[in-house]
Formats: sequence, structure tokens, C-alpha cells
Amino acid sequence: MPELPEVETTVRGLRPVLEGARIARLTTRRADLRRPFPGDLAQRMTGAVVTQLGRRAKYGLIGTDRGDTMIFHLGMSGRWRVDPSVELPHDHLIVETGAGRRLALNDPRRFGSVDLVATDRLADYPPFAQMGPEPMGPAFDAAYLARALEGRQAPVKALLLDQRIVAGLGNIYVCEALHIAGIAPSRAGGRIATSRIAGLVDAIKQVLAAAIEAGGSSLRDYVRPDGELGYFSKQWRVYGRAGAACGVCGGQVQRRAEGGRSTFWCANCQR
DNA sequence: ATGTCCACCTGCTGGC
DNA sequence: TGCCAGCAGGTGGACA
Repeated sequence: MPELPEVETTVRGLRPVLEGARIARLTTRRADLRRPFPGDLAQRMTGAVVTQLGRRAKYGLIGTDRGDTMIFHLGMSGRWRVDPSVELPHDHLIVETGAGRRLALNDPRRFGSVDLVATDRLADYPPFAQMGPEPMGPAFDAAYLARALEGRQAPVKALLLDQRIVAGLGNIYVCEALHIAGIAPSRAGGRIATSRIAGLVDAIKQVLAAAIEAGGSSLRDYVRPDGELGYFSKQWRVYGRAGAACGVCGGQVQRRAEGGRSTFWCANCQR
């Protein structure tokens, strides 16, 4: 899924279709994804005009003129299909606009979610309540991260995946950023020199910006809303490249599974 | 509080 | 060819 760059790419793809559009119809093909859909979702969205599209961490935000925001999460396998010619299995929610455009939220694994909250109460949405700063934003800087990692014994990789510390990073871009910064994923968060933390912050911002620029990474089941494939995956330095040569030093990229997730790194250039 | 593991669900791939 | 184990981008709850 979609990590932050893919969600940003998705939102940018949805914007020209939805912004300013009236929702003529919203229909669901089942009652839930990871959570039940709000019972009044169709009623509250039907007839509303979409005023803005946005993103918070890995969540997409669809704001309406009724003061509601529909919040979607793509989980591991979610994507929006734009003007699909046929309905597919796992098209769980369909939006039709007054202009005759059609969007289908497709999510085979159903780890995604759709919620509806008052726009002026977005900060109270439970997933947002404890969330840390946006990694691309000015609040995420070396001083902030140094403070967040201070005294922590857990591997820096686990801490960067903790959305309370920084909101929007996932497995791919954490592996990539740690490689760029030359920091071993297993290193305790509290044992990284301040100067290297600055480099880590830069690496995170850089890799996310590059991925957004590339239109989001293309994984097996990820397609941009407009149907084009992203191509950032071709630029991965370590993720998914176990056994291949590190592009920096020529050493072998390592892979280790822990807690059900794979970590990729170069043992030679990451310490 | 902190750190670790597992469940949730479907689809695909690679090895036998 | 068929079967089955292993693996996949996230989140949140249950432990110690």
C-alpha cells in the first residue's frame, strides 16, 4: 500500500475529478472494510459538493460543503479506480459525481477504512489524536526527532514506523531513508549521534519527495487513480533487493524478517 | 511507559 | 499441472 507518497499521488489524482464536484450517488457493496462504514455515509455524502481534497499521514481527506470530511485509508491493497469500464471484485464503494465521473474504492485485503467526521473536529478523529508531525512538514526537524528518540532502546526502524513519532512513514521508505542516512535499522533510537539524526531527517524528506515526484511506487496491486503505473520502485536502493549489490558500496543487501515484516539494509554502509 | 508479537484478509509466487 | 507455504504497503490491540 500505499505509504505517504502513494496516498499523496492518489489524492492528486482524485482532485481534478472530485474538487468542486457534486456527489450524485455513493453506494457500498458491503457494510465494512477494517471497520464498518458509517451508517449514514451515503445519506450525508449524497448531494454534497466536494470543497477540498487533502491528506494527513496515510489518510486521504475529502471535505464537503456540509462541514463533513470523508476520511479514507487504503490499508495494504487499496486503490481508487477512476471511471472504471467494468465493476471488479473488491470494488467496495462507488462514488458518482454530477458530471458523470465514477470512482471505485477497490481493496482486496480490506485493511482500509472509510470514516466520516465533522471537518472542524478532524483533530479528534481517533487515528489522528496521538499522531506525530508530517515528515515533509517544518515541525519534523532534527531537534524534534532527537528529542523523540532520546533514551529509546527500540530499533530506530520500529520508532520511525510509530505514527506517534512521525506520521506517514511505512516499511519501504523507512528502509530506504535509513540506507540513505547510513544508519543500521537495528540501532537503538537513543544511540544515534545528533549530527546523524539531522542526516536522517534530510534522508526521510528527500526520499518521500522523490517518490511523490515519481508518482508513487508501483507495487503489484497499486495503480495511480488515472491508471498509470508509478515507477519509484525502480529507484529502490535496498527494499525488496535482498542478495543484490548495494549501489553505494557493492556489498550484499541483507534481509531480515521480524514481527512479520521484512527489513532490508546494507550491513557495510549502515552502522 | 516501552517494546514485541499477532491478527485482520486476499492474492500471488515459487518450490516441490 | 496442482498444492501449499510464505510473503505483501498498515494498524491496533494484547501481552510481558
